Amino acid sequence: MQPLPVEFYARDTTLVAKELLGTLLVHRSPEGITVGRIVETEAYLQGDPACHASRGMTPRNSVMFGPPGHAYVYFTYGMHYCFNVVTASEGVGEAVLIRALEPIEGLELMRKRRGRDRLHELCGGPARLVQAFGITKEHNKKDLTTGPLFIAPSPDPPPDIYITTRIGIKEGADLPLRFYIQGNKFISKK
DNA sequence: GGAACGATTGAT
DNA sequence: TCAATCGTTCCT
Repeated sequence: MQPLPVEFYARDTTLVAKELLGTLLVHRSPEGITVGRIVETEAYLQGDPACHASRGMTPRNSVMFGPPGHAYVYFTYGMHYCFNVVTASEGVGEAVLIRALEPIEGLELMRKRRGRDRLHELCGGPARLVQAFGITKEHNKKDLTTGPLFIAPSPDPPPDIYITTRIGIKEGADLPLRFYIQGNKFISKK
């Protein structure tokens, strides 16, 4: 499996969020490999009030303004981490949040890391998939086109995409920037 | 220096 | 429906 090249990420963020559906998130960690099919994403755009980068660069969000194809991992609610991929051109603070995966490989490792058995509880939610894949704050700013954590092209035909509003935000809650594979059983909310 | 809050999750 | 839990951001 080959990582998607930087050219994939260096495009319109909304387009990247849609085209990430069906691709494979891969982590070759010391504990073992995990693979999941990306089934749900959200786009966060410059000028979008819900975007961490909308009020300028800070120590936390600086990676969003850097080159595309890098990881933005942030800590939230005092206990969880979320994983994003940086998109668009360098200097533009945009990213795509990975919200849910369909578990493909390494299910027992995911179960061990999560402390749960049920399939839909392994990677259904942004903080859940981070835990299942062993992603930590150490992965923040890492290059997703060269390292052990990467995204591989979709092995499937382009899916039907459902477009709706994002979850867990206040400002910008009406914008149609959440995308998931229509009919997929592994999205984060019913 | 201090306070309010959050791109969530899991239990009640 | 609500508590857990703490780094980041913004205000004083």
